[in-house]
Amino acid sequence: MGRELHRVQDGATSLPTLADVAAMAGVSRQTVSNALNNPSLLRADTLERVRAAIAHLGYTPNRAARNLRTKSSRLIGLRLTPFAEDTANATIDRFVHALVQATRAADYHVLLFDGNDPADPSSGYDDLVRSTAVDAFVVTDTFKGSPQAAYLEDGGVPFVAFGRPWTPAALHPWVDVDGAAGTSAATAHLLAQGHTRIAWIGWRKDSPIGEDRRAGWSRTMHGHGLPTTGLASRVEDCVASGVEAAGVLLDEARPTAFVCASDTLATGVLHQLHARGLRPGRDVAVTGFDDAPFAQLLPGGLTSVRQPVEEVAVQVVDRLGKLLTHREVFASGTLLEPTLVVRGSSER
Amino acid sequence: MGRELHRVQDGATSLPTLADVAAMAGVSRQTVSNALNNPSLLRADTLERVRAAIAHLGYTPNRAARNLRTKSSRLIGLRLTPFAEDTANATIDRFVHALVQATRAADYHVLLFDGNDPADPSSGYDDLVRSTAVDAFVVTDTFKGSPQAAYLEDGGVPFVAFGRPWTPAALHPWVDVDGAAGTSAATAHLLAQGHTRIAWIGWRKDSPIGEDRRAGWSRTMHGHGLPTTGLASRVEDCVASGVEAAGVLLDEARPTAFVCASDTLATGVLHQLHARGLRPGRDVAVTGFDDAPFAQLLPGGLTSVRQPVEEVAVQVVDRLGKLLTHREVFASGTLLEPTLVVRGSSER
DNA sequence: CGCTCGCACTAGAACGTTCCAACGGTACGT
DNA sequence: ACGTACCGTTGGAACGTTCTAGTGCGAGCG
Repeated sequence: MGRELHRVQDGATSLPTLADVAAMAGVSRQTVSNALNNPSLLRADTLERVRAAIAHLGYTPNRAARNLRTKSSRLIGLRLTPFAEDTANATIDRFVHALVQATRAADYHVLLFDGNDPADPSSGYDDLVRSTAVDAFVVTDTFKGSPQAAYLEDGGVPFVAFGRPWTPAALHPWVDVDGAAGTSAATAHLLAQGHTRIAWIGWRKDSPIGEDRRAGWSRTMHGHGLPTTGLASRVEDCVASGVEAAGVLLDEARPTAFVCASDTLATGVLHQLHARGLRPGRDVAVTGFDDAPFAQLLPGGLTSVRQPVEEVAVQVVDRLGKLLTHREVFASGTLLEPTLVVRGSSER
Repeated sequence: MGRELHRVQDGATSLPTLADVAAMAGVSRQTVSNALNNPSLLRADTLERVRAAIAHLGYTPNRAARNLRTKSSRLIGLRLTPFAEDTANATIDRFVHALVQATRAADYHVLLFDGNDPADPSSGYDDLVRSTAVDAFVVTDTFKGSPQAAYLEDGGVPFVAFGRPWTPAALHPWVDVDGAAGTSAATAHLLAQGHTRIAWIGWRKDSPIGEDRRAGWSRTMHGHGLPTTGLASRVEDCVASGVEAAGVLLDEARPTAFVCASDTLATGVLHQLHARGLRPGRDVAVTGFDDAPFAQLLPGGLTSVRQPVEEVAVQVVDRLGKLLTHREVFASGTLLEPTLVVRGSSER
């Protein structure tokens, strides 16, 4: 009832408009508009009448018209890069799901666009915002020197970053996860298990995220009076690199545990252990980062640092809302704590 | 150059409109509109002049206004259910990435919305289409009796399904992957490896997708004159079920190989083998379905059937385009072939 | 009583685009 | 020479909403 489409004479279907509702309720269009957007302005009986008409006609406001008039689309843009097959990184996918959930509560929707051309950071962003297709962006790839962030800041485009601004002069809101705290928790966990020679396998030095995560390990080691010299390796983020780095470290430094900057690298370590007949957890402990789905699916399981992406998404949307309503650009950030999920790869 | 925003007197920024371009080029608004949408209507020199003005002003058409006038948004809606942690299923995520790529070429964008309330199939869909927020939908979850598909068909909402219509009377375009062909290939591969006692672990009988995949296995077994009695198990799609089913089958039917309806179930089998000290590939072969990222990350690797989601996305968008331009609703479908990715879990 | 104030509501304009009907001009056929 | 057709272009209307400036009316106050 009331959900039927309004039929016009030639059999084609068309949707009811504000004017239709207004006519039925015996009020002006503006009053109907107010009933939807500022109900408190109406007298109780009028509101009731308008609402009855809306329900009876099955009226839904036309987004295009509303967008045109208000110059906003209630759409948040997110650039999605092609699926990375060879890494275990599912964080972006978890984040997409979480963002969809979080935006719903704020009556926003997520618009995905293509990030195929990393050479041109403005590609995609520019057209979308200039055509009023989206109100703002969520930027997730601030790590690679973040050309997007700088570009968007220059253009005055509203956005919130998932990831800290690693350039000093950046002035935008951001939400991030404390990677150092995560690796620190992993290291402390291994220390509690009795390990003292704990190695690090991370990314190359030009990755600020990698250096952050590394800092958690080294800080905690030093905090316990343990040396880190010769126990660290910095490689590409792929399984093969993890295998190789683990091999070198096992031969030269004889660690009894590995803290890794990613699940992908941790997977490489597990492969190396497998090849040498060493048992994960019992002989050598391993921890990863990101808690990819397969971390819990591996036989025994992989201990990993889990990012609270749901909370990140909620915070991002919250900041986005403030940014878009108050029009204040305040460059504050929030740092969230990850949690360590302990599984078989780090317990005897 | 030409990418600056047009500044108005009070310092606020506003974007150039068709009228601005028309004034600069010395033509009417309609001519500028034609220059963008029907360039062939213009004389060469006029077109040149208009294009120069567009470039100089950095003009981008306003989507909201265009959407309002044309009653279309060039947005495709996709309902995204919450992230499933405990299964290995990354197919939906791969598909999202692929769809973003595919829609780009057709100048569409993907709008994600929430699928939190499975009880009400119309939840979300209805508002989006009635408010002209999206032109059409891609429906991915046709498997559970697909209430969405029926609802959308009744409402005359354009959509294309990723997945066959399992109800006989369905009349909508669809694209799907031939699951039976995939399990058939897996079974044939195991037969070629010398296995004859090949077990099946699949889903409960009420899943048409599961029955389809199962048919590929049984068809191929029978085609080689091999019995299937006692070699099949139907369980929930989770790791624990896979472990249990593999245990029961190993005890009672003594298979030397397992074909599974999902990577999740295959993972369960691997766990069972691990617990019994049996080596995947050498002692007992295992194949999965969906080629989740961890299939290639596992030590040795998991042989799996890979769905060509990129091709699915392209086909879906193609059909969507036809549906939206020609307005013809022809209920034809396309069945694509999956490929078997052979890894260590099925080779000695 | 007259004035102001606030309440509930209204009429018209505006947002920026595309659709529609029509324009003047040239080329063609009869 | 005249009607017809087409080409390139134009001005005005329309899409459905919200913004702006107001209207009528009753209450409060000197």
